[in-house]
Amino acid sequence: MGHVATIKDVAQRAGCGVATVSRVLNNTGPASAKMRERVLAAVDELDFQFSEVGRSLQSSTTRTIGCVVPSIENPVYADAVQGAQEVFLNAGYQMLLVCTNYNPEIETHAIRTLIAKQVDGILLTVADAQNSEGLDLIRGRQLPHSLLFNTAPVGQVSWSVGDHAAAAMVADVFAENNHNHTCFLALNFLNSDRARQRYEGFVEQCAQNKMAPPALLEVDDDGLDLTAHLKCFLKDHPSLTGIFASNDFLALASIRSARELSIEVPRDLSIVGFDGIKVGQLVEPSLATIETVPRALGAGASQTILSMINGSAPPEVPLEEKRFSFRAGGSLMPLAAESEDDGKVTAFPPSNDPTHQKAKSNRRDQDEI
Amino acid sequence: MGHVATIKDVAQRAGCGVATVSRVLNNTGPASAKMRERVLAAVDELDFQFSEVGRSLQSSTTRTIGCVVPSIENPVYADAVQGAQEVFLNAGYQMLLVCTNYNPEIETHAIRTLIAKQVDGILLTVADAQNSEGLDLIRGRQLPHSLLFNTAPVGQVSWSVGDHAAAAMVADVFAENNHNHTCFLALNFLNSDRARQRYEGFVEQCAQNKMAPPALLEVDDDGLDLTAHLKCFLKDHPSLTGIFASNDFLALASIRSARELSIEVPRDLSIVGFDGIKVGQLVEPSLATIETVPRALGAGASQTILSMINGSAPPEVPLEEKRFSFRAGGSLMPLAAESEDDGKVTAFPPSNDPTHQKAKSNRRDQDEI
DNA sequence: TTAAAAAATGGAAACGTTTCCATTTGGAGT
DNA sequence: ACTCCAAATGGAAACGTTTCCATTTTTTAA
Repeated sequence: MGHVATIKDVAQRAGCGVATVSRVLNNTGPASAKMRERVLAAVDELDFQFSEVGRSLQSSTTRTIGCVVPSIENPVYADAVQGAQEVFLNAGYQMLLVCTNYNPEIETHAIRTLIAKQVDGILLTVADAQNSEGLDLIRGRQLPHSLLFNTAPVGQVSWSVGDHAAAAMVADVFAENNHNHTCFLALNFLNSDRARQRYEGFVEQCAQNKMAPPALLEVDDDGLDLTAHLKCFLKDHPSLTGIFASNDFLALASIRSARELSIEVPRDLSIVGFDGIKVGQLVEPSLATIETVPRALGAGASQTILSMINGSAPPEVPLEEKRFSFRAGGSLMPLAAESEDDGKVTAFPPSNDPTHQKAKSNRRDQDEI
Repeated sequence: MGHVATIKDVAQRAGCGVATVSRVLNNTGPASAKMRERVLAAVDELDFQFSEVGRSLQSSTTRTIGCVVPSIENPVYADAVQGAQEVFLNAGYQMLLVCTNYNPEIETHAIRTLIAKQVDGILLTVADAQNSEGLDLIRGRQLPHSLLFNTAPVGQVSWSVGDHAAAAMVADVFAENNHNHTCFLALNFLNSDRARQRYEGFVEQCAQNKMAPPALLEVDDDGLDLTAHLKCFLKDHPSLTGIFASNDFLALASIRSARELSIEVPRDLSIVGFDGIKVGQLVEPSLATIETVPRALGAGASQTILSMINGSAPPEVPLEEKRFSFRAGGSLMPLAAESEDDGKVTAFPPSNDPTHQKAKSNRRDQDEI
């Protein structure tokens, strides 16, 4: 039962040498019609299939790519991974997936194992691209690889969102809407260089726009008990009118918490998210957010790797304006320019037909979804 | 540059045979302290790491598991895959992931390749468990495997939600809340035996409860232009008071579309989803739904596979009541028993403190999230 | 018919491990 | 110093492929 047929079994059955079997099955080299037929028959009878392990040993290629991301519970990564997987599959590669849960030790260990398994390339989002043991290992072996979502170290490409610029765009949006007192809401600030980039970009652009320096509200656990945090925070910062959440889930959780505290969004508090997850458009109020293209980034990074493998020209990382855009939504409304920091209403965007809006422009296009 | 050190290089450098290197590095068999040191030094100098390909060939085990699911854009699958991946990683296995996009050809081809790569086991959600070429291949090779989310064929285990019973529970919930005229809203009905199971369970239990036979609203594309569909459908079925959506995204999209049509949820229309995705609790009205435990299912199925590999006792699939439960939410409200099918209000559940409610019971427990 | 050329075929090495088994080494006991 | 035994070590086979090269068979041309 346990025995699966090898090329030797096929050769024996067909009454020929293994070399012939290999040639016939791979269509490499000549073979008589008669022999061809016998081999094919033997294959059929024995239900033979090549062992990729044997092949890999001989060819030193595995047609396997490693993919290391923090988590696929986050739809941003899930979409990127799926995009990558599709590109790889179309090119005849399968993908080993490892989720690190933002744990650098798991990250390093996983990369080590991937190298040992002789993957042909690695697609990865590391905790800290400036200082990653795993990344060093990969570089040491000169293994084809591409970063994804990380801020690229010098001389490296990375298919990233452009967190710094995107966050700056949020600062601009707040400025245009007369929000001066804002805060940055983050989860897992320490484990993610993405969140830090966003924070920096936001802070810098707020300064540029002569807004008040944004406060930092950092929550630790993934539970959704934001309400207590928010209550406390709002007491300490009574002038706050806008929250920039470092991802859409946090933004939605904020809206919910605000509702529990009888704070009306956007009338009393405007909220902007990050990522542009699908549900953001389904909820009421719809979520103003930075829309990103995780799937395209995953696919692009994969193509970069494939091109490294087969020596073709690598695709260019698209310009930032192709990688993110501001998506207007009902969770953000302008504050009256003259009123300093109260919640007086100037215009009330009908929040059930969400609109797209370019930053630095107040034009609103109807955009049915 | 290109050359990576093999065990032979290490042996040469350490001035010993390859067998000795193997023994030292694997801690199998004796070795003198002196030799040990020399080998370790050589390993260090050459930056040696075993090739898993060579190892696999010799040991006929790859410490790799295949995982085949329709898509990880769906958070249900994403969570399950992540749960599985964690279990495998802890056991020293890595996971080859393939997303089939509900395409049986990709499914079959992927499974064939996984078998060729000699994975030690396969975790999979197939399009149709009764008739799957890939599944047959796996069975033919007697490869350790487990189904996930599929309805189990006879004599097979599957870590599934219990779609039939869960859908029946929704019918009960509608019945308890005096909704007689309901419909089942599905996407991709043809490609998923899960959706069909849910439909059947719902229809049967509606009959059991002497409710009107539920209408079927099937939408084709993934775009969220449910509004037109819904408008049309409601015109055809004016007595409709409840929608059972076959997943939470559809449910949320329905709520949005209803809002656009100036139909108030839940006053004019009650909506129940399926899956229990996280955001369902963040939105207003919160989503009444079947809560499932995809992560636990993925982990359980993985353990089943691991136990097949190492011959230990496999975990039992939990009872259905552990695999799903009804989660009450603001999108569902009771209809007055006496009124036939108008939207008269009897009780208005405060929808911003969502409550859990067991089916067949009206007890509501406070349950802060 | 024969020689030469072309086509078909098989043996064996190589890929990087582990492991069996035989051999060598070292040390203890006499 | 010698024997004996255990410990240490290395050679070689095996795992399943591909591919080089030599050999055999067939075809073609003279």
